[in-house]
Amino acid sequence: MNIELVLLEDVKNAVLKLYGQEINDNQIQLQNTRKEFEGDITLVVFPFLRISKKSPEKTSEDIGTFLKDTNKLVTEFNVVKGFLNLVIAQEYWLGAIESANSVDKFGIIEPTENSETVMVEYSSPNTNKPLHLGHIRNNLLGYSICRILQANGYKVVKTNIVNDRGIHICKSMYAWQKWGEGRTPENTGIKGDHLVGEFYVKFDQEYRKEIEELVQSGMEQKEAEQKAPSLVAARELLLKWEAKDPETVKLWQTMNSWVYAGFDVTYKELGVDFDKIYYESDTYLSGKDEVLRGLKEGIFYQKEDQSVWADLTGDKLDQKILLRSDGTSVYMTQDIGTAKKRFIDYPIDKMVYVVGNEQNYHFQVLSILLDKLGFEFGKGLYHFSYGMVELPSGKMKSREGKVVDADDLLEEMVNVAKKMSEELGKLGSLSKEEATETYKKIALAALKYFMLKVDPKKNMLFNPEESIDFNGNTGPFIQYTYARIKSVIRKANDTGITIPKKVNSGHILLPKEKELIKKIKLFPAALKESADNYSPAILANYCYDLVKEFNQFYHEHSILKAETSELVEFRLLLSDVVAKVVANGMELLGINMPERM
RNA sequence: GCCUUGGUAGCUCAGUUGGAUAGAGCAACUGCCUUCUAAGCAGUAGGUCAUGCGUUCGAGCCGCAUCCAGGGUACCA
Repeated sequence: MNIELVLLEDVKNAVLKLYGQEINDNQIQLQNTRKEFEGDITLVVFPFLRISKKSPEKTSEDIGTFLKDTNKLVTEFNVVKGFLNLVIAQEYWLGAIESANSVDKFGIIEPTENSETVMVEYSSPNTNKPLHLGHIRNNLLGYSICRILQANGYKVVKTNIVNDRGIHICKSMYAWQKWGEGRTPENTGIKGDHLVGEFYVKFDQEYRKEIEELVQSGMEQKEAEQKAPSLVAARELLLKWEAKDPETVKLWQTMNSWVYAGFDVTYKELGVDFDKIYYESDTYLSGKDEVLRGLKEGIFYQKEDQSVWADLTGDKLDQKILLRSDGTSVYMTQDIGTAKKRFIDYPIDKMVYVVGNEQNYHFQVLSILLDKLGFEFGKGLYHFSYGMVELPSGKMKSREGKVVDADDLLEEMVNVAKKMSEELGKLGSLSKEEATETYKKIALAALKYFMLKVDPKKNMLFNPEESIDFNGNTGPFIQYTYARIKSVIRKANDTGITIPKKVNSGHILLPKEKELIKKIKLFPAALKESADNYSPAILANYCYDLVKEFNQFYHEHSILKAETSELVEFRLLLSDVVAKVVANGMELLGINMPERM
């Protein structure tokens, strides 16, 4: 039973009986009473003044009296201006904590046979460079939104589209052919994705040099950009690849396999995974077919140079290229093919793309194109658009090597976590392996929470000079509180105290205890809101809020040394529920909780 | 130019469908480890919620205008 729902009906009744008018749910505003006032739940009565034709105070008084008379859970009320503060009976709060404790995963809804299927695409790397901080944000957001959707009862298919073909990988391939000198991950010891990335950077350096030279010899900048030998060579490779030239395909396979091996390591470290991986090389031809079908059906048009276009001016957008003049496909072409294949492979009710906001326009166009091509799912695509990770110097650029590398950062975080743990000297009782495991958990929590606590749609700043915090509103702080609760429970068990299933109905709640119960009760709502808004940040900040509240409680009142054994048991129960809720919440963010730290 | 997203404390960020005196953390300063884990707690200081007008009983939140910043804008992905 939820008190808000009951009160909702009661208030409707009250207004009907007192003033003879029916009102809608959305006119009723119930909120938690602010701490400085007495009461638990507050009804805002301003919206009823028009109906009551009385002063705010008088209206509040009327409704308050009515509620107190009809609902035995409403024990007292007081009025401050147009705010009606209701005091809810103790037994209600005691029941709430008991029921939160009685279920295994409080607030989490397991998917069933009939649940809707959501496919979430995230990560979507290019195979020409290693992952950087921007990709980390994508992966963490993608993974956790999958978990959050699942916890809200959706069937989720985690998917990844690997952009394994295209001009970008041809650039790395060309650079390797030209300057690679037969270097491989094996003979250099360099992680595969990093090695390939080096050639991508090399390409860009040489390409820029060539442009400069051409411009100095009198060519226009634009023309030079198109005619620089390196780019021409990369284009040729792309044509050869699309023509299935054996040598080119072989090189492509080899270099991609290096990258995949590297990505696997990074994904594993990050703790993300996928149910189904799509490769653009498998889907782009189908996309091309769709575009050609569209051309034949007159949905698209062809220019004299043979390039194929969509005219979207009717949708208040622009002209969009779908096939280059040399017949090769572009990003959009591939996405059409991939989308089609996915809807054949799975019974998808909702398709979510986790992709940066720089591609907002792309997804707007994709949606319209699919719709024009007659795919009914086109209009329903959802672009989960998130902001950039910026450095103090501005945007990250892989080509210029101006990035925070994912692997480097992870390693650095583990080192810092290790150093801090050793300084604090708390992991002495653990074996070396267990301690290392714990450093990793802490480091990952710091990184993940740092990325996820920020509203996804906003750009965020990362300053490499200042390493990510382990104190304050951070993952490790939340882990720490959890570990402390676990420690208390261990101590209790050692002395033979166990956590009860039921609470003593005569227990009188302290203000802090009640505050904790109220916060715990908010978990299901936070979880739902997190899913509805595609924002792990809501869940992250909820976890912090709850843990912060617990810490205050912990410092004001002892648990094991409480006055009576009943009180000890009650507080143990309360602490245990906090730990469980926080662990469940953090798990949905992909953050694991250590038993000790 | 057009489209789009943002602007909250020195810094990084929260801020429930519009609701009571706008909140955390970091940095600074002050206390608290003989007491269940001090990665903590309590406190001090720090705000024209970019600016102006409007809607409303009530605006950080809604509308309009302006300023600033990011992103996109026909053969990169």
